[in-house]
Amino acid sequence: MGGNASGEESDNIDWDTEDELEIQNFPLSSCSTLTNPGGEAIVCAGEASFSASPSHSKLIHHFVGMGFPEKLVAKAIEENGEGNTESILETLLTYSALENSPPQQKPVIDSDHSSSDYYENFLDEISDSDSWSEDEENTESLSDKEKTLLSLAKMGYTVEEASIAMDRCGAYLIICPDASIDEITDFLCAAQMAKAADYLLPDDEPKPKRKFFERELWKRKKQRRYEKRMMSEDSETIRLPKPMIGFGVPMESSQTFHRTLPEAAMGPPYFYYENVALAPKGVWDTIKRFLYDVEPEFVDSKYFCAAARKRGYVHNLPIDNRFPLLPLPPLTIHEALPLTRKWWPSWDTRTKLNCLQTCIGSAKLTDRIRKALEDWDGEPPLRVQKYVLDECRKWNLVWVGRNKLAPLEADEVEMLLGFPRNHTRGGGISRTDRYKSLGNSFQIDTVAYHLSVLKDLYPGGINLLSLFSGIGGAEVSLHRLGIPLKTVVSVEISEVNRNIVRGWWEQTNQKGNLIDFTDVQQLDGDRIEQLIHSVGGFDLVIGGSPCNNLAGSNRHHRDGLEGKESALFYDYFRILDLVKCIMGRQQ
DNA sequence: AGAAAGATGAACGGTTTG
DNA sequence: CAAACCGTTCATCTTTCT
Repeated sequence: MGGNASGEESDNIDWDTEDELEIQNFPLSSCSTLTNPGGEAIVCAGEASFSASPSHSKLIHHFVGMGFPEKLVAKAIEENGEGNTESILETLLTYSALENSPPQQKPVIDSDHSSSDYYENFLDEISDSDSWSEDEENTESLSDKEKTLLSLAKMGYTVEEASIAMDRCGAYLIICPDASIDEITDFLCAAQMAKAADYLLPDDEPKPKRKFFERELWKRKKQRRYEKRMMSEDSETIRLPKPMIGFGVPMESSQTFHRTLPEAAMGPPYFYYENVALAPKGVWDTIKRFLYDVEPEFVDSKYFCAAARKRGYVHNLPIDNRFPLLPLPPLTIHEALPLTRKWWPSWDTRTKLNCLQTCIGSAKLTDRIRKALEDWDGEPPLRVQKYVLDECRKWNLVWVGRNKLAPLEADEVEMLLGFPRNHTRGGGISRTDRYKSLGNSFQIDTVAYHLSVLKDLYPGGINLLSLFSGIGGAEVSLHRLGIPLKTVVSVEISEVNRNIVRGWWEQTNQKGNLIDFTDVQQLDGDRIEQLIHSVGGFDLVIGGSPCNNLAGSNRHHRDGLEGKESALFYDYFRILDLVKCIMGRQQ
């Protein structure tokens, strides 16, 4: 905000006014319709907590979130009416200019997020370099620089990266503390690229580096202008295809698909991102926008195995000449679990299981159902059938005896997802953790089908950067495809999951090198650069970031992409973008 | 034995889509 | 309106540590 008054800075970098406005308007336009929470979320991370408010107060919160005092916002809305957000913004900007003070940014982290790891880590880190009281209410007194750092840290940039870029950004960020997180991320990437260029260029030539840096920044701004234009022309949100077969599945449809990738999306490296298809509105639009405007491929794994799994995949892989893993897994419940056939009543017409989740049905529930069924000798009345079937679908119950239902065993889940038997067994993992790890994983046959095109491209094997690896779905998929794994850099926060992958790595006699990290925050620019240099570049950057705050089963914190866990998507983007930037310069 | 940490069981709606 | 959904929280039981 207040960018119009910052002419003094234009001697360094040509911030043209058009871009200033478009960046301000971008989240605004999506917010004014109140249909795209993803857009506004980039600017104010705490927005989700206001989602229940009526539209008027939501509008107020939106502008307060942008940094304007609440009184001024109320006044501006009164003057302009609720409908015209653009003129409200203009009025607010006029107020700010008159007062000759930059708007106060709302603290990015609200009380709901005060316990998040980011928050605590970040506060730890800035307290090293600056005076900091432990009183949380003092967030209000953070300097603009600290607030911007906080925003960037929330997005997954390390404090070091953000701080370096901000130092280079200089006064611009002080004048515009909150208006343009987008712009700052552009700046960060340009800075990272310039840093990568530093790496290649001799040190005694400072001028070309600066030119390079400015050119990168300009390219980024141009891309965003393009994105803006596309959004305003075609503002309809992403729809899920029906049938959900993406760019094709093995058996179904002999139809051939074609697509042309945006320039910015093309590899190397290839990338592959996964998350739940049924996310809150706007989430996939945001993901698509960050991942170089690549159209997500929505696929239901029920076309690959006996269980449904509706997922979206954003990737820049070729889509011709895919092939499935062999042998083809059982496609129906009866084939997958033959022992249930004997007890399966004719009125239970399910042929596919629903999505395999992290929790299983309780014994109390199956017992209640059994008692309800025992009242009837032959077929129960429709009412009872409906009750039983609803519970069966909700909890993925299968018939294991007369009137007797049970949740799937962990090894059955393993099989359905395409993992080797006992993949998650042993190593001291508890039964509940096993279900949890499996429920959070890829479906191997589905992912392998998409990755199969890599086999011809990399006969000698690939270097893999695997983020949020979990129990190693990506690694197992590639291995089962017969694609050798040269070096795998894997990031996974759960110790039991890391142990599972390490165990599998040894069991399968991998020839390559497995390097694991605990936290994506460890992968900052320097570390990535060092890894790329020592490994010789990554061929594939793969990852499914946490879905906790996106998934429909979450009754408490379905906060969208800004939720505590799901915000790690921004780390996927950050790291992918770093890899692209660094590798792009080495070619 | 008692505390502390870990594992299990059970109950808990709402959003989105067609 | 139906149908589906990579989940969280709390109480209680179990195991491990001191």
